[in-house]
Amino acid sequence: MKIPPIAITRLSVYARNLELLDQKGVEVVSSGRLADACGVNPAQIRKDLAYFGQFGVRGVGYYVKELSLEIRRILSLDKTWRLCVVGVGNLGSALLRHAQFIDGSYTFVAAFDRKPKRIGARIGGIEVSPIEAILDVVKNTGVEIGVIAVKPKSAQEAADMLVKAGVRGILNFAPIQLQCPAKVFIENVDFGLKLEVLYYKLTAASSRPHRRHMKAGQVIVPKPKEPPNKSFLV
Amino acid sequence: MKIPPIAITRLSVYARNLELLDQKGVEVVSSGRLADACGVNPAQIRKDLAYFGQFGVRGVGYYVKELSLEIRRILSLDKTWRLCVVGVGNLGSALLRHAQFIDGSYTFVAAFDRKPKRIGARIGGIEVSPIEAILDVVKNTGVEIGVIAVKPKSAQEAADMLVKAGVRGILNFAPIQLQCPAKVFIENVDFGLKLEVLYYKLTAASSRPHRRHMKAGQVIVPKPKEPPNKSFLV
DNA sequence: GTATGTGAAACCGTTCACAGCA
DNA sequence: TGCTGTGAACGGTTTCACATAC
Repeated sequence: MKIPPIAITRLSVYARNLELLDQKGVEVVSSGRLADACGVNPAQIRKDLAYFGQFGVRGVGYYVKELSLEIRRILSLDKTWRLCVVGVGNLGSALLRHAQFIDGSYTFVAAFDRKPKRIGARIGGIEVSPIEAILDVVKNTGVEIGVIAVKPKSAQEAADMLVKAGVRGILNFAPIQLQCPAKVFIENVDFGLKLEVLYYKLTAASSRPHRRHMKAGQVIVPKPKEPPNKSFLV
Repeated sequence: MKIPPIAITRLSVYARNLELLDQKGVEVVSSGRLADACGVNPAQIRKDLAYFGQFGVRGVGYYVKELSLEIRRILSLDKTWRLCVVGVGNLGSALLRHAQFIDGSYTFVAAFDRKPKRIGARIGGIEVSPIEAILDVVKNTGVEIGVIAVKPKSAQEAADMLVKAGVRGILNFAPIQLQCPAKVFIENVDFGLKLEVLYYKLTAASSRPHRRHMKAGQVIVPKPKEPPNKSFLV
């Protein structure tokens, strides 16, 4: 069966909201209620889940704990993934330090940088190694995913080294499109792109306003029927 | 005319690649060449541009400098947007410090935090103010976009304060869906979501491999005809 | 009665294919 | 001739609507 790529991102969102519901003590939830929480259509949730199995009870809904677990299994959130980061500048260090306080699905096991004065430093409990060590360290420590947090100019080189060392996935924070063999999966996190989308929206909204003034006697419509904002899916 | 939302993100990508071409001294580019650089279909570029006007010359292509300028104008990259950040922990400070080295379309004019010991510190040249100051400072300094870099628990509160203070756009790094009035535009940067998509892909790829072994006498296909990876479009 | 699971329909975005123009 | 601009065809995703099951 063909699974729309965006459905995977939605599963992550469902998982998050299910955890929140569980924390609140909610035991059963319908696709309608979960859809409200996630900002999507109820049928979409049922379709997305249907790609992977049947998790609900007709006439009842979904058991929160159970569904949460199922989705976590689908997304492999039930293991601890081993990551390394290349580049411990502002962003790289922030990621390392952030991870140390998160009890999550991943852990950093190595960090690399090119600048000699950064080598040997400990950031977020991880010692920084020279980039030449990538090949050995990645292999020896079983790193599965490499995080690229270097400047755009060095990003492709970092990717090449990570691929050579055997990582199977790359999370790329540099604003360039990496070239990698198809067997290596790449996800990009690009806040510059998001910012530029914001610029456009702000500009478009103020240059062509479509909110009309009310005329006397005009009735206030109870629900403006705003379509849900789905920008979180990127 | 209805413009597909992702088209805006692609325009950003086109702009980046046009700048690279310009730096290389390329003066004219066809949709085909630009498409190769951007990893999209040539017709897509022409369609995306057609939403905003006619920028090319038939039989020739697009003048790099000119098109670059046009797109920058469409995205309002030709002004300096005024940003503030709420939360100067690992991520918030990294953003402030990063911005100070970028000669770009934005500048941070204020930073806020709740923790008393962070107040008054200077990060990336910006002094940190208490969150209670948001209302005044945002109004007085003309902040247009607020960046949320606080913990998920405080993110909605930060958003409320920013909205009250009059920002028109929010760049949200917290992994929750913010509730805001429709007039305020929100873009989310959520590396956790990206990471979880990677988990899924890595798991799916190894649990059901589709690369078959070659049989004797089998012909090597010259181009495997891989569809372009569009994950950069968030 | 109520909510899931799922074909069918509607919708939206992408790509094709070619007319139009330098 | 070569490449843009664009209607039409295509393919994928979302939503509807209802049969199904508790």
